[in-house]
Amino acid sequence: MTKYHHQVKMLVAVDCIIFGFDGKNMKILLVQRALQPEIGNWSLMGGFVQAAENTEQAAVRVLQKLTGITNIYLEELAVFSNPERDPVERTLSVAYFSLIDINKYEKQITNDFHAEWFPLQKYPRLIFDHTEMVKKAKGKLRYKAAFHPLLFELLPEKFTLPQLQSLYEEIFDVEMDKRNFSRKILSMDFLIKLTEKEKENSKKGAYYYKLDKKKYKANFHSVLKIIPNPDTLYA
Amino acid sequence: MTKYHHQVKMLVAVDCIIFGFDGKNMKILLVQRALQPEIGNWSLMGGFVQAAENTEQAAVRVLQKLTGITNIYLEELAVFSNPERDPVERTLSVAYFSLIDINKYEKQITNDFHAEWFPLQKYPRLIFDHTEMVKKAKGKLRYKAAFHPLLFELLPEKFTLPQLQSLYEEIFDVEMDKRNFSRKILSMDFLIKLTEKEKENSKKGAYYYKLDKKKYKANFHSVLKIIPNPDTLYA
DNA sequence: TTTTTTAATTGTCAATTTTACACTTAACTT
DNA sequence: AAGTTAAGTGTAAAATTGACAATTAAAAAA
Repeated sequence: MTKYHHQVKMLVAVDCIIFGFDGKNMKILLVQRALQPEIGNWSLMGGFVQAAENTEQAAVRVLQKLTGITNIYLEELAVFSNPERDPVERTLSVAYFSLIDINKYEKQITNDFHAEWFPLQKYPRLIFDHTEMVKKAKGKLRYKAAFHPLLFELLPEKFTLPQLQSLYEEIFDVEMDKRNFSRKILSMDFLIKLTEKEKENSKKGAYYYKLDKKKYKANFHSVLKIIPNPDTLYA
Repeated sequence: MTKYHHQVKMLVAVDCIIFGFDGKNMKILLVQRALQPEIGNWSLMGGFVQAAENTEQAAVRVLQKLTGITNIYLEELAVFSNPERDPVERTLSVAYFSLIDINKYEKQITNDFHAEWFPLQKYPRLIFDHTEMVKKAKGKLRYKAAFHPLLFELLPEKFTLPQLQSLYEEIFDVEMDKRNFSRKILSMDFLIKLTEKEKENSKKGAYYYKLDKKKYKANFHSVLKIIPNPDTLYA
């Protein structure tokens, strides 16, 4: 069959913005680039798309290789395709944003990549257009989290309402009333209260909750106004 | 500088899902493919990304060539990258969805492309994975239009509230109360009531409105619950 | 053992938003 | 002049949201 002639061919890469939450601050996982140019500089974790895979499969592969985690929450963010974005060769990159439970991250696996968690508030200069990717991912995370319960992906299996609230407060940079917060969250009706308590952070201890996975998945797309005035969010 | 070796290079295309509204029904603009394979079959309008442009610029160019319109509402939808999606050569496609005022569309320009508007409810088999693209675009349109005032992009400069309401009812397949609808829409505070009336559809005539462009752009990202129960929406 | 300290838990009322619902009006047609 | 058609408009009940503070559990200190 005739090929398409005289058209530009490009390398296609994926880059992953990996968010984590350490209980206090939002983090992103960065790696030190292993190849020229910009070798040794901080970068998003990425890789080239191979012959037998699509971009999402490539992102899953790359994430698994870096973090040791399968079943990562993963969402396509955007395509970055400026002709000059990679000085070596024309390379289109599909950026994915992913949320992981920072505790599941296995450091030993990643030593190969010189990976490190940085505060989302303060991270180093990144190669190419990766800073732009991070900014866009941050915007999308805020937007989506304002309506959909995806932040659970950042927490361990068992978590407390105060922990969850801290996460929302960190991401949206607001203080929330805990009575209203718990009412709103519990009205979603997919949290299961456990009998066990978390005792690290208070004398009284806070009850652990876990997700009712079935209900969580079933209602994931339902729209809940978790954050009061989301006017200033990215769309 | 050393090149990246042994990596797959691909063609990169853009495909545009072009939505229009004829006052009654949602339409998509399709073209008859001009090259092999699948020559003559219905397809989204698309084209290959050129050396000096990024994917968005390619989409703008393609849309301009087909419709004669510049300044089209355009949004990245998703990447389609299955290895076998184009049988000729590995081709990644970035799908964009675009909203146009169907009246601005200049048919003569497009005769070259054998373009035709089809009802979104009933359109022909499309090449490759284009049907999947349309479905995804439809989902995203519904999702976004439930919160943001983007449907104005489908209407002419002057439009009436009943026309606008018909559009919402068509897209969400619901009937809405006109009192509640106009209250909600006018509370957005970026419609300007004109003195002129539209008299085609009723004896009394309906007042035309136009957008206050400044306020419209300023508040575009603000979140307004236009549709009651958007639970069943795609996210 | 008692008191103190700390953070978790829980409820109510006011304000706002949303929903349900029906009559009047303008202008053309008969 | 009467009839027809769709546009335009208001109000009350219900649901949701936002503001606000006292009580409780459990460890630590006295």
